[in-house]
This record gives sequence, C-alpha cells and structure tokens, in this order.
Amino acid sequence: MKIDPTSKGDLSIQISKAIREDIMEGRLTVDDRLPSETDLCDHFNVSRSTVREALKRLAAQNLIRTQRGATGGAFVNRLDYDDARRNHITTSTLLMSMNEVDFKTACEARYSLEKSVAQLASRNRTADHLATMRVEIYRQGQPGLSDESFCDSDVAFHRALVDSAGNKVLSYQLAGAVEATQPLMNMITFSARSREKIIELHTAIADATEAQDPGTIERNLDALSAYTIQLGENVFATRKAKS
Amino acid sequence: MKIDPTSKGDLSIQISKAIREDIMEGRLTVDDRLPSETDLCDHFNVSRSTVREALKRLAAQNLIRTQRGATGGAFVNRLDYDDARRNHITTSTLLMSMNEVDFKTACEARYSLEKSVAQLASRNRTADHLATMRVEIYRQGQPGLSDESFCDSDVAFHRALVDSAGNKVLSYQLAGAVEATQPLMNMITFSARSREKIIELHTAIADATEAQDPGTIERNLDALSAYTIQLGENVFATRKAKS
DNA sequence: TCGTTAATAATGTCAGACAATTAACGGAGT
DNA sequence: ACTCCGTTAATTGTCTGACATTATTAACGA
Repeated sequence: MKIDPTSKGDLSIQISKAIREDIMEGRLTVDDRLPSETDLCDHFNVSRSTVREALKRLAAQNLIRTQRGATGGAFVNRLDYDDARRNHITTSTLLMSMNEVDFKTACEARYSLEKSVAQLASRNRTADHLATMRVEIYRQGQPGLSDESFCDSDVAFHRALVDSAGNKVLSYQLAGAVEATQPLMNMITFSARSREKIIELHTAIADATEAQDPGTIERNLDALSAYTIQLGENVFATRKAKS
Repeated sequence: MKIDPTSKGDLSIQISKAIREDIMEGRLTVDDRLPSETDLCDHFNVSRSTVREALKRLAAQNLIRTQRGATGGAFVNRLDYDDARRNHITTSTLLMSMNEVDFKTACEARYSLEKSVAQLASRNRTADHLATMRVEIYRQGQPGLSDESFCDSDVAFHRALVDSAGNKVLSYQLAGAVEATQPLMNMITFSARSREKIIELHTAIADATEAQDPGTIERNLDALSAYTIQLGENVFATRKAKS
C-alpha cells in the first residue's frame, strides 16, 4: 500500500491508482481484505469521501467488491471470465459506435478474428457445442421468428462455434469482436439479408466443425464475410440513392 | 435521464447505471454535458456524495471526464482507441494472472488470434510498418541488450505486425491477446530461449509480410507458437525436477 | 484598448453525523 | 448442552453543510 507524495492529479485518482498497483503487483491478492475505509483515511491522510470515491473507481472495474456489516469491507475480486467478457463487449460496442467505424472495417476484423478458431474448434469441438449450433440453426429456420430473435440466435450460434475451441482465453478475446459487431451488422443488414443463405452457411460451418475440417470452416466464414459486406454496400447504395 | 424507482441495490450504482444507459442508447452523445452535480442531486433526489460516487464509477470506465471551473462539469467522453486498448490490456493481464491460465492455453489463444492478421497484413502493410519491424529485429540482435529491453522490442515487433493490417478494430481486439500474454510468456521463457531462433522467425515473418505471402506468415507464427510452448514445457519440467 | 481584478459557477475535499447491514457475543429458556 | 433471541460492535451507505480549488466571464481602471 504505497503512499502518494504530493504529486499531481486528484487525490481519489492517486489513491485508486495506488491500490490498483497493489493488486496488479500481487501485494493484494484475490479475496484479500482491504483496510477499512477509516483506516485508509488515516493511511492516506484524506477524508472518507475521497477514499470512497477511489474505491468506487476500483469497484467500477470489478477489481473489488464491498460488503457491509461487521466482517464486511472491500475485498479483492477474482476477475471472472463472464464479467470480463460482458465488460469487453460493452466497451467494444461503445468504441465502435462512438468512432463511426465503417461497416467494412468492422466486418473484416470480425471475420478475420473468428476464422482463427477454425483449427482449435476442429480439434476440440464436443457433442455439446455441435448440438448447440444445430439447435440455433433449427431456430433460425422457424418461419415466424422475429428479426430480433433471429439476431439473438445468430449470436448464440457464433458463440457456440467460438466456445467449441475449448479455450477460455480465446473465447474471452473473441467476444469483443464477434458479439460487439453482430448487433451493428444485424441492424444494417437484417432487412436485406436472406435467412436461407445465412442458414446454409451456418449449416456448412457446423458440418465442417463436426467433420474436423478447418479449411472448410474458414472458407464458409469468408463467404459469410463477403456476403455481409456485399449486403452492407447494397444498403448504403440504396440509402444514398434515396437521398 | 431515467429516474430510479425504489428498486434494489445501492443508489450510486443505480444512478451510474441510469446514466450509462443514457450514453449507450444515444440519449447522451459525445461531448454532451451532464447536468451539474447539484442538478443531478435534485433530479435523483439524493445527496451530492452519492451522485459523485456514481460519476466516479463512470469516470473509471472512461465514459465521462470532468472539468472544474465555471463552464466545467461532466462530459461524455469519446472512447479513443488508445485508452480502450490500454484498459483492455490491463484487464486481460489481470484476468489471466488471477485465473491461473495455463501457459499452453494462453499461447494457443494468442498465436491463433495473431495469425488472423496474416491476410490483411499481406494486403495492407506499408513501408512504415515494415521499417518498424526491421528496426525492432535489429534491436533484438544487439549484443548488450537487457532481457527487459528484448521483451519490449518483442512486443513492439508484434504490435507493428498487427497494426500493418491497417484495421483499427483488429488492432484493438488483438491488443488484449498479444500484449497481455507477451509479458507472461517472457517471464517464463526469457531465461531459456534462444534469441537467435526468435530473431530468425521474426525475420521470416517480416520477409513474408513484405512479400505479401500470408501462408508463410502463418507458418512462422505457428513455429513461434510451437517453440514457445516447447520452451514453457521444458521450464516447467525443470522446475518440477528441482522440487 | 488592454490588463487586472472581482464575481461566479463548477468540481474537489473535508468533517461529522446518522442509517443500514451483518457477524459475533451472551443470556434465557428448554 | 443446545437453541433461540436480543444486544453490541464493526463496517459500508447516505446525508448535510462547509470550505478549497479552478476556470470562465464580466466589470473596471489606466
């Protein structure tokens, strides 16, 4: 628990930085309890509000959790994959929406990255993953399915594909690319796309995964990418023509 | 700016959620000014401390920035790539260190993902990127280079490779995989690895990128992956034997 | 016209209080 | 000896009101 000399910046930022360092350098490890807020006040020689604002900063990043009561306090969190994944997805979504990422760039990145599961998915896919993919394909073929549900199923299908690689790190890293771009792509192309074509490609991907044929997975992801980009360009061309 | 009914959870969390929603749904857009803290107090009917803690949560995620002074206040931030990238890297690093990711899983994920730049890097690499890669390779060959500097140069080399794809979304997404695993890998293998071998592979990658030959890039990344995993296993075997 | 200064509005920090929550302790009763 | 229950203590959550710091703007005087 380092002290902060009278350097620059707001106190609450300095304090949150100091504690974050302690966590990242291993001086505080998972489930360790931080000193109570009043102790931190004494230690850093600041008021409780300031300490609390610092702690809220850390809590916002899931680095700590707080608990009330006699044995309560702030504890170092174990960053779990699901939390990290959710955060990663929302940040990626915001990043792209705020920076006006053009459609093609997003598609390119997304499918380039997703292709990297082909090898591992072929090797490690289980019956469970294959079943999930099949179920989602079946759902996508239901006649009365709303656009929204179709999109959800689309995401679920790709998530199953990614998870079938059996590598949590890979799944986490890909979540940002796959799940953050999917809504963007759906929003742009949902009206124009052919569900049959998508289902056909999904089926080919599932088949190739089952057959442990990475090359075919990649080819079909490429096809999906090309089709999506094409759709996007058509949509933009139509919009332009109308205006 | 939604109100919070007396639902569950801490007030500061509810408030930060409400404002976050407003940002993500587009009701607040980049550079918009939030109401002043006292206005927010009135609006949500809470004290200023509570509002401030909510704002600190958002600030911790780079969603807002605050400015003092007469025309100051809290403004919606444009998430920029560099900030998001840094955040992504630190989170990835923590995630892996806290969940005891085994070395092989991390390596597999990292190189699988990095391979996905091969196509785009071949197509879009510029003289600048190639030059950066060459410079780093040259640095890596300097005899007196410290282990730490070698690692830094290693990271810089791979970053140049990733950036040469000319796709910011791709660069952002890959940062977590490449730059967060590199320190881990370096820490484990720096003592055992052969710099000559690494430099040889880096050179082959740079050559293939220049020659726009994605297959060769992938093959050499595979070689790097295999070599690293092999090194890791040797190190672990040695440690085990000693204990 | 151009500095200089004062007013003003906002965030940052402090101090002290009370509310709410939870675990542990200690009796009372069985 | 065991269970139930109230009390107590520790800790976070919230409120209030004040002052400090910072930056813009407007007023003022040379």
